[in-house]
Amino acid sequence: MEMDNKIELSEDIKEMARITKAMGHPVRLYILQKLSRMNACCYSGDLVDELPVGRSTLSQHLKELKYAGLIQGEIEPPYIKYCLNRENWKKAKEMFHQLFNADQEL
Amino acid sequence: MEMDNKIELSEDIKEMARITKAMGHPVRLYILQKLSRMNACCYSGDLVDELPVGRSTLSQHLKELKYAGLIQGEIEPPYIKYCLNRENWKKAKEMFHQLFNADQEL
DNA sequence: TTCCTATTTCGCAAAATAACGAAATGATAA
DNA sequence: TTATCATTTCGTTATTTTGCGAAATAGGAA
Repeated sequence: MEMDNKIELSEDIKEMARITKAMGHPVRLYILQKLSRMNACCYSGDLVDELPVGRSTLSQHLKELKYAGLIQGEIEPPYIKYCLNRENWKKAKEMFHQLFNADQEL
Repeated sequence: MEMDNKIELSEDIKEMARITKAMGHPVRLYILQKLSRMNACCYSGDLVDELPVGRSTLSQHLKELKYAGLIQGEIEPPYIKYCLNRENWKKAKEMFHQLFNADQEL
């Protein structure tokens, strides 16, 4: 016994897990939801006014979303304008679509 | 200054974050992916053979998915058969659909 | 230059997560 | 009863995450 059928988890699934993990926090989800509505963008200052976290905490969350590729920031002194990274957003959308519709594919 | 426009994050978004968080790990995503294909169910023993984690670790992951409502286990001595919780899976699917298609709604 | 203003980085503490092996559980088989 | 089998829970450790306030940064205005 103790056969080695162990697999290495694929890069695809690791990548999706990274993205999903980045989405798995109420504050970050709120930001993504807000940005995905229309082609809205927003400033850190707007978000810190409405969200129940401090500036530095919010900055961390934005950093994580940026690192995961879900958003991007354009410097627009003295602000930074954050928008969805539409390309990666579309990729994420497709990943989730595949996951949730796997039972309907032949 | 220092207006109190702070919102409380909605239960909806917190709930979605809980679910998303539960999905945000490669092992858990692998399990969900596997279960969502066809009406497949599986046993902890099958999974531990293929996944690069120990039995107790796998058990924890299954517990988390169960707690998040994404899977359910039926006792089938001496095994436990794990299947998707189709009802909640559908809810999750709709949540993600809304998030990713928010820009296309009127 | 010096002074704002928006935002990020740093340094820290508390809490949560991930992983393991050993021990416990619960059900069946001998 | 005792043994066996699949699985979970316990106890522990290492790491990551979340959050904050203070300090640093970078750009424009005075």
